[in-house]
Amino acid sequence: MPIPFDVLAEPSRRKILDLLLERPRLVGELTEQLGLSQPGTSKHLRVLREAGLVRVRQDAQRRWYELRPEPLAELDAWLAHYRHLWAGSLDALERHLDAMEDDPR
Amino acid sequence: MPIPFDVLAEPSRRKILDLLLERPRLVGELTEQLGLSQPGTSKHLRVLREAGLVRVRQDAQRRWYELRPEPLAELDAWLAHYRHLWAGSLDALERHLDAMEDDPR
DNA sequence: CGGGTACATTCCCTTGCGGCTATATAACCG
DNA sequence: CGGTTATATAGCCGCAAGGGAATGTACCCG
Repeated sequence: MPIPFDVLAEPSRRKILDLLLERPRLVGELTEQLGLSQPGTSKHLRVLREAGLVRVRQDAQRRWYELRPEPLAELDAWLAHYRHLWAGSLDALERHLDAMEDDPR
Repeated sequence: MPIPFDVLAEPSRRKILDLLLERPRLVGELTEQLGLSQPGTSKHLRVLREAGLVRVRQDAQRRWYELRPEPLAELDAWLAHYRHLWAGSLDALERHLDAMEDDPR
């Protein structure tokens, strides 16, 4: 699963993630918060689903959307290559933690 | 300066950042590596410049492009809000480090 | 089974972006 | 100064993506 940069490039989709960070939400709730049409919201949710950033739990006619952080973890891993450029004095610690990730025990 | 998600959404631009991670480069060099036209490369470089992700050092007719990691650091800060979702056992350590960032001494 | 609710899908329109070609700009060299 | 090198800008085209209205689908309730 590639890092979904293009999916995150959309402000409404990032706002959805921010809202789901607090708690799972229904589509209607998200629609209201976003100020979009319901179909518009559903479309974004589909993109987020296909990128693995959210998952759905069905409850009768309702759909609870919740966060799936895995793709964000991959983004984090990508960022790690650059992190030494600004992390400064924490470098050594971070290299140690990165090594642990590769070979945890 | 907002986080340049849309700028990073473009594969060629991410490749430019990857190339600049090794060392500063000339436009011609980047053009060759990307397999784009020279104007195409310049256009991407302009976008990266305006997003603060690269800076230019002029040397006669040549322009050395180099990385400016600040916007990536902001992206890292955004990601931090989500990091506890996958970091698991390292939570406590990270919260400690985050606190240090806010109030280093 | 009929109507209502909650959401997804389809269709259409418009805009923005990435790509290229052609051209401008600027600096070096002989 | 004239030509060449290195890069930027302008102009144009095609496509994909976001937005809304209309419609489809699935489930509940009486």
